[in-house]
Amino acid sequence: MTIHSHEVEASNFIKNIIEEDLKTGKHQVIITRFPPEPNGYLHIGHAKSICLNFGLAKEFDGICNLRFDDTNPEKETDEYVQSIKESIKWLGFNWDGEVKYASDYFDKLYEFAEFFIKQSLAYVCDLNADEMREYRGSLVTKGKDSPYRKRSVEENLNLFKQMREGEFADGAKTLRLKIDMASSNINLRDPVIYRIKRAHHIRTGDKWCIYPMYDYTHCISDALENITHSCCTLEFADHRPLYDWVIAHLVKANLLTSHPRQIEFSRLELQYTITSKRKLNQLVTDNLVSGWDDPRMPTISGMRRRGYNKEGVQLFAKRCGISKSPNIVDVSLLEASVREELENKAPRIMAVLNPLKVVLTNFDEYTASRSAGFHPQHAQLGERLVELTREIYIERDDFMLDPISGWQRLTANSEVRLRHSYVIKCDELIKDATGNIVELRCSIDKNTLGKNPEGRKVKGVIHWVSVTNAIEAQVRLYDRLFTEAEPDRVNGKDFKEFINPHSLTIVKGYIEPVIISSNAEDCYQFERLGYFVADRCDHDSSSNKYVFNKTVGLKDTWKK
RNA sequence: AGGGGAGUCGCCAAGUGGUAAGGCAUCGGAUUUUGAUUCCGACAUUCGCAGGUUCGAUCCCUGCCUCCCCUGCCA
Repeated sequence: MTIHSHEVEASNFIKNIIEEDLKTGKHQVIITRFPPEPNGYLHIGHAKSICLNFGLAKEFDGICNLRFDDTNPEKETDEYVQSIKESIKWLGFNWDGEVKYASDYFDKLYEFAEFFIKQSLAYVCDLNADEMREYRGSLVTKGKDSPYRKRSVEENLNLFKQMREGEFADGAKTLRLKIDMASSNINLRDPVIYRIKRAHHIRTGDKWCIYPMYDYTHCISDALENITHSCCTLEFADHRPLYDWVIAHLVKANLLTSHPRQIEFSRLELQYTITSKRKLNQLVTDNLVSGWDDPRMPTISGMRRRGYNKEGVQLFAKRCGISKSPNIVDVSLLEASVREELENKAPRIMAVLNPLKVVLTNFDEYTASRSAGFHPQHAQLGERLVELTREIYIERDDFMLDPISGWQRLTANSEVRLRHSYVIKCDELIKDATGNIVELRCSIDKNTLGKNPEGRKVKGVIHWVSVTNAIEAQVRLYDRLFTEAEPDRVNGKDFKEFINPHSLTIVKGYIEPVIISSNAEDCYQFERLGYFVADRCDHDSSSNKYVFNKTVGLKDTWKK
């Protein structure tokens, strides 16, 4: 947890509302909720919402529920329920009491539907989908009343009962609220609140063949849970009048005691990625990624596998803020947050991903090795011996035959510091038949272990690894999944056209032997390369399987 | 065109009748056996545009412009 004193947490309009409600005594305690539909994995946008809802409860000493909005059995699975729970817990939040499900309220919802029928505020409609669309009107034209709108209470009660009992085919009838077909708000043009759908439900099995719709279910579920502040994204603002309409009638009839307040905020958009469950699902089903937890996915499980830690994701959410304005956040904000939370925790070790062999020609039995700290600022992370051997690998990128100006790494006849070891000088280049440099012959300045050379300054420091004792590992280098900052907003093109062909590169890496005892999800900084994490699924040091994912590179301010 | 929402630095985002917080990014400079970190410093005479009210407006009023969402028996 990094809370910088200079980084004042911005207030936001939702907090202002809550503070006011607490101050005026409208509420003694606030209750929020995170209400996912279990039809996919949670992504970065949900992470923002989770941090908001659970964060609000934490900050104001309130309560936050987890409630699955499971009203559409055709799309919902238990796999998704499990993954969602796991993602929330991993992010560091705990819901209050038992997990709730909208389906817990199906009986109540049915009862209330009968109430609306009895009030003559709901009716069974026989219009099919096409007809209903036609009767609904358009954005600019009013709708017209359904011919079934005037059915008697008795008939409606009976028909609704028969709907529940399976007397009618799927889609043959719906139960609709009787509001206003002429409303300029289409959500108020007699919205359907129950449809017939013979689908197996993850919780209620085959008990029901009619299922309530979101608009009807969500507000009632909120009220039943005494939610005080129901935060959702902007596209639901148009639904608020319906939310309030349903609740107000039920409260007036004493069937409900609380009237939650729906508050909308803008959803998070992140550059070079997509946050649409439907589209993410497409990437998975089309095998364009390895799964929902592919490290390139903006899903919580993907970010976790990528090595993003929960503190980093939380910091990111905090820095994004909450507002109602459209926003497309820079990836640099996410990456900076993740780096910042890894900086003080990740042990530093050395790894070479693109090796160039170096032979230390004057290496002998008196050549010493040093013990090096795992972190330059935090000695408590411990240290290990970094053993120098006659043959080492350095990064190919750290040698340049014709160095560009400002180059401070290795070049012919120049010196460089081997991190945690001696200063070496490149004396000779070995080339293969085609002229490629395949090896460097260097000499050690034996008077430079743990001290600066005398009479000159060697600025460059490069990382290296021993040829004889480095451990080979598979290293997966990740880049952004899309080549386009807004892949789903390019005129008439499918977002899949912009998948970055280089978003995954797999290389063989040579890493310090300390990783033989590493566990899955251990994070390291490979010095000068970036942060890496032992893959959650494939890394298994007990069977000598070393697999690391690149989490994020180090900041690189060197301008070439 | 009807309804809803939004326009404050490259990206987020506070503020609100009294003269523009903060973060990310960027650019300088110091320290550094990671060109990392850390540390200092710079970075909106201006708040979509045009009028008006006012001693004074990003904030109030009027008009305009731009963007997003809404016509599932999805959520």
